[in-house]
Amino acid sequence: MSTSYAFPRAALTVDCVVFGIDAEGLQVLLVQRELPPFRGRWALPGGFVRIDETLEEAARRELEEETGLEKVFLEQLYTFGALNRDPRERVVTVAWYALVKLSDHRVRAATDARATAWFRLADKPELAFDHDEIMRVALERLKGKVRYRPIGFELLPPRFTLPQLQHMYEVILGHPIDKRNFRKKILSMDLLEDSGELEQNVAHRAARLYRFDKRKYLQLEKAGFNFEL
Amino acid sequence: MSTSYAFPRAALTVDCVVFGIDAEGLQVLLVQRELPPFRGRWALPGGFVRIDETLEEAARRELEEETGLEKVFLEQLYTFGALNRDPRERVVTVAWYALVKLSDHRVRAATDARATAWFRLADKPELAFDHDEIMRVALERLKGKVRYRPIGFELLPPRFTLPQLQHMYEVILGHPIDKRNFRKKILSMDLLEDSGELEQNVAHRAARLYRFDKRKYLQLEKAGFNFEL
DNA sequence: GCTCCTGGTGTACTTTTGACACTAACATCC
DNA sequence: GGATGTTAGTGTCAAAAGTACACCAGGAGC
Repeated sequence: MSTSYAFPRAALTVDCVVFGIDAEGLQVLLVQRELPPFRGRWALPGGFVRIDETLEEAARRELEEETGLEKVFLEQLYTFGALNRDPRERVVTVAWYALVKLSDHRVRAATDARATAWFRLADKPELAFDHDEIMRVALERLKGKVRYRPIGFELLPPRFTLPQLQHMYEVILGHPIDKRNFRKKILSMDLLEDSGELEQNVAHRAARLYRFDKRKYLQLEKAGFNFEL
Repeated sequence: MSTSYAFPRAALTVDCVVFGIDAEGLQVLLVQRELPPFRGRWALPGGFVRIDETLEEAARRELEEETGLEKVFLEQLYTFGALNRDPRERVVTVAWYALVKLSDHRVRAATDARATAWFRLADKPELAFDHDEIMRVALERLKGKVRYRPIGFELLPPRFTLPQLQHMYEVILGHPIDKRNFRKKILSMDLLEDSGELEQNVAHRAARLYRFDKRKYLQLEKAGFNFEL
């Protein structure tokens, strides 16, 4: 089966930059390529957009197929269309970035025999295609967006402590934050709900566990509230 | 001549939301479609991406061909890929937004017999395809971006007065701004250069003409300066 | 029960924001 | 040429937000 067109057409793909966070800092999920070009090199999870699925559907499908991730936070990043970004032919890719709770998706067994792994940003190998460039743009976007939209919660488990939350901001923004000022600010936004419970199994004073109150967030957002940190 | 592929491929297009500003407010440049579908309806300037041009090249080429605009400020907006956004076949479009100095491009004669016209946002007719949606997203982006990046200067002539500048912000942001606070803030950013000259031919006190100092802007941007208004 | 470690709290100072009203300059009309 | 109309241009004060900073609390492990 094949299809022909009056003019040659670029192939259309999606690629996803998947961020996670843990005590070591930001991590990114990569897959190892099984086929040329760049066979054996690490790359962003992604693949061809089918004719009967939307771009977001394609991104979610590829994420699920290649990494097992489902129902993650996903936003469109940018579309990359340099002429020679793929050595085989003209390929335009719509890039997305995803934020996942690392706790949930720790080290997934590679069910389809595809190697997938989390890399600390500093340890990340050189990627296939222009994926290093895509990652750079994704990181920049994440840094920019986290400051004025509470999307960082997508990286944390459903219940988290204020020190964890602060640590996340410090890791993403790349600078330390004053503990007292941070708590004052974040609590004053009224987005956090105290679960009434404490951290378990820590060798020091246990921290309170909070939940992100998405309902309140949506209300406040509608009212034009400013979430700048 | 035709080309065939193992799998059907989406067609790839670019579309541009071109903003201009004058005393009446924000305007958008539209072209009238000559062919079905949506024959006779107004639409965003745009067209197919050729196999040997980048996405930005395609956007600039289409802008030039359809509206005569060259060398405008142009940034990628978002990529739209809903399944039925074009009734003929699957078409994915990479949307861009452009800011132009209306003074330079007032009412261009339609050289290629294509009707092009500026519309005030309020008077805009219902557009072809999903172009109303694209415009909505573009306007939102413009509102967001103008607050923390000095891109609004792209809408003004090379030399402009502070009242003109303030008017531009008021029109885009949709609310009035205090004159004294606005001047204090914008002058303190040190982005404006006093040309030493005054407005001409006005029936009242003439305002000083300023220039946007792009060199200084690039320096400050590199230094991580915050341009929030 | 002492030590180690991290969680949790308040205040004083500085900077930024926001509200607000009058004079200056020029053109036009009488 | 003087009065009128219209927009440009200017400073201060009060409130709010941001920033710097140091100690006690609670639990685990020895």
